[in-house]
Amino acid sequence: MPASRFISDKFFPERNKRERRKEARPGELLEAALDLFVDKGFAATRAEEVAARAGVSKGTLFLYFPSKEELFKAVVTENLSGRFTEWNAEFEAFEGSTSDMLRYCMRIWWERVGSTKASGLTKLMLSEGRNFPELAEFYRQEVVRPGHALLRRIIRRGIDSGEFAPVDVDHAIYAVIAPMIFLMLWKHSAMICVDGESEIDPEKYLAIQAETVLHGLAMPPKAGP
Amino acid sequence: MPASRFISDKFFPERNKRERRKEARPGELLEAALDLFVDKGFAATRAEEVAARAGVSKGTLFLYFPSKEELFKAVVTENLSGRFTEWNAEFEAFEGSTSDMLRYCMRIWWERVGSTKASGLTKLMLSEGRNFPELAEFYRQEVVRPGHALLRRIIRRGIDSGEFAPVDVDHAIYAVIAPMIFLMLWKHSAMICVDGESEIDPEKYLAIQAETVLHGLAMPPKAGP
Amino acid sequence: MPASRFISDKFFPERNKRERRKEARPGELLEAALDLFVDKGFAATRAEEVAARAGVSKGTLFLYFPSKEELFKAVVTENLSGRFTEWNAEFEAFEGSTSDMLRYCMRIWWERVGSTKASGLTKLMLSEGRNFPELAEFYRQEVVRPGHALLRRIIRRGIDSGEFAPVDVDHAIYAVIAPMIFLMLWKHSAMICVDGESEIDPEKYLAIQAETVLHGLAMPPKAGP
Amino acid sequence: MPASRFISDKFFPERNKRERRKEARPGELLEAALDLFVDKGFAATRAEEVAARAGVSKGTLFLYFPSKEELFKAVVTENLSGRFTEWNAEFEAFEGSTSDMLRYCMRIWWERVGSTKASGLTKLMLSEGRNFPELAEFYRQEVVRPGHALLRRIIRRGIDSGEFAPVDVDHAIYAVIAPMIFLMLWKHSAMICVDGESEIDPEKYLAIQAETVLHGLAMPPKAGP
DNA sequence: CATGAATGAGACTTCATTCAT
DNA sequence: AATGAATGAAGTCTCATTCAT
Repeated sequence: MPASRFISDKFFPERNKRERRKEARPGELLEAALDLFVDKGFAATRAEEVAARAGVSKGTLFLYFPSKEELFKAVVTENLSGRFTEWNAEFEAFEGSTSDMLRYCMRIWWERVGSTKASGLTKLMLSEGRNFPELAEFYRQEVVRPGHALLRRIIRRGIDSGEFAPVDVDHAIYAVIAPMIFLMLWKHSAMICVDGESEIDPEKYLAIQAETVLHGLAMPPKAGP
Repeated sequence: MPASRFISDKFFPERNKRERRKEARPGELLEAALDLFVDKGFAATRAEEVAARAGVSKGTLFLYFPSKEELFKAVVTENLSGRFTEWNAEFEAFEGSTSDMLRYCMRIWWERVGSTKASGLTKLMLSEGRNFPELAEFYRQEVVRPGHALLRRIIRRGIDSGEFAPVDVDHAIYAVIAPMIFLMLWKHSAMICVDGESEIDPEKYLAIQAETVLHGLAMPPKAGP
Repeated sequence: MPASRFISDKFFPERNKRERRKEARPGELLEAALDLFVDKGFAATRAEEVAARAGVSKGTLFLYFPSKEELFKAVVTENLSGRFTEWNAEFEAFEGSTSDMLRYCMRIWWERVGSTKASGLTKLMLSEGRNFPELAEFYRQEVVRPGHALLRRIIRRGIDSGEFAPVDVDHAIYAVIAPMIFLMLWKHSAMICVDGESEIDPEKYLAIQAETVLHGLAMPPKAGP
Repeated sequence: MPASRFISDKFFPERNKRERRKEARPGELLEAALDLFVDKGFAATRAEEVAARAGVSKGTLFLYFPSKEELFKAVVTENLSGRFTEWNAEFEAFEGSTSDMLRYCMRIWWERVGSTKASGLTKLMLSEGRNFPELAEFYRQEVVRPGHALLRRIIRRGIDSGEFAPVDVDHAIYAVIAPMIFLMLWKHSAMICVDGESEIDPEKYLAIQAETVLHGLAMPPKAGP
């Protein structure tokens, strides 16, 4: 990069606006799309609105993403599926009891997904999956399946180490997932809350649920869900 | 039923059939609407399809319900809000411990709502509520508020009787609701389930969750939601 | 049909307008579509324009024909493919020399197709076929193939009866078709004509071409177009 | 070519390559445009595709040709109208009978135009002319008019020399043109051909048609077009 | 000169709702 | 009361053309 670049940057700070924008566009569009998809759902989000929020015209959106469906897939990849490699590695490297691992898992999930806009994507797929089979299939492959696989490995680790009872692994997965899904809905649906009812403290809620699940998974007596 | 009805039955059986159908119309439409709303969501359900399933023409639907939104409200009233008077009475008359009352409450909810198509309406509102504010408000007033009120009275009964610890009532409500909501989603979303994973047994799942909640509400030590 | 119908027809002649229109609609739309397709081509004809010319709105067109392509197919069926059964029967029943049959065939083709708007459909497919493969395939199946089959049978009849030389039948078909295609283009393309050049007399032109072809098909000396 | 060119060739070979490409640009674009126009038609050919095939960017295309229409005109000039001066000269210098001249004319047309991509332009104008009146007018002026003029002079030469009967010259022109147009359509439309029908031999077809036309033009009895 | 990001008019199609019959 | 033909706003996507870099 020549020095002249910096010079012109100084005197004509707008000079590379277009150039910079070009690289930033997909990201800006993905963020706008995430916001709107989460807010209004897939079908109810108009392509033009996404473009407008990203500060571009209708046409520009289709310059980067060939269709609304592909835009959605890109949003999912960007915000959810792209992270599984990182998480898998993290849990591969985890040292400590599987109970701690599960507690950590649920806490970290809330931190990195549940509490963010990304969790709205899951709510969206729960709602509209049936109307957009291709998106549903994509989401299942890219998010649900890896997620379940990760949890399954954790549960199995606990069983193999003798820490957990030899429960039905799939049932255990649902027991872990259920409170997470509830939290997402609670976060993304004004529906559940009424009037001036007091708020949920998600971290605390999850912590309690974690203990409940672990109680059900505990070795000695009888096994849970 | 007036005597004239029987007379017409005898002498004008043809005329009467029509009459009966006429009176049955709204009910048939409501049932068709419930099916389709639950299956495809509110926005994605086409008015014509509802009419077709009820065996009438598009125009007839709008003869009985002035708009798709009013149709939806009628479906909600018919299937959910209309039942609260009955439930309130039932719990008013309940004799026994509040723990049993809560267990009974969750079990009976599954029997009468959770396991039926009606539960799809809740899922629907969770998903599409934001796009149809008027429907959301209606649902909140007609279903969420009475439901929360009922639960609140149960929890308070337990606290007042010294059976439950003096917990935050609203938090306790969420603890009860959460597994119900999860079950509804599990029932109405292919999304959550993957491949050949084993099924959940809803009754068992609810029973376990009930015990967990009751454990959290128990008197002695200290309680969390 | 009750007498009251006629009475109301007298006093309220507009009464059955809607009813009558309902039955006439498809036909009116097909005619409007034929006009516009022939005039502007398939791609350049806007659905709304077809509707407007038929005196209805955009939506109404799609009430009768699910897509622009299906509309086009219906136009082809109505104006071309539907007629082959009639023509086949006519030639089955033809008595006389095959030479006369061929002369008659070309003359009748001009009368019933070539000189009508329907011939514009052929011109259209020649132009746009490549851009709309499904339409092209449909047209080939429904028009080109039956047309060639009919001609092939005529030529073969002549050969079998010893009236024609045993020429290559397919070549002969092209020799018959060529002037017809030229006439269609001449009719539908302002392109070919220039300034004040005198007009072609299609009937005469075809008659001469028919003799030329028959000369080429004649038995004795050497054969083939 | 100025001497400076050679100097730059030696000392700035890099710079020169660019220069050469620069000069070649329009030609490359015209060739790409010819290919695509002939293949897909005028309306269906996208400007970006032309640019891509020529190895330049969309912007560059509009640098050389102010619009798609102007590009098309340039293609026509390059491939058709530009050649008439050469042809006129050739026929001016022709020595021999007018019959031979006409035979030669049709043969040479096939060699130099009919069998090349350029003939696709005629088919294109026949098809899309009506949708692009300015192009149609241009084509008429630049191609049709000179072409007809050339043929008219040939026919007239034959009549003046007593070789041909005093037929209607314009009719005679159509008789000559018709088989040429048919051949172009046959070459550029999959439409006309069906299944495995045997091919046409264009040279032979034209030769036969030439004799037919000449027969019609012959002096003695009475003539038709 | 060359690029390619950006635009926006315009095309097809859907569907809640109206209304003449 | 019942019908179903008709409407038209709205949504997705395309592509010739422009212009900052």
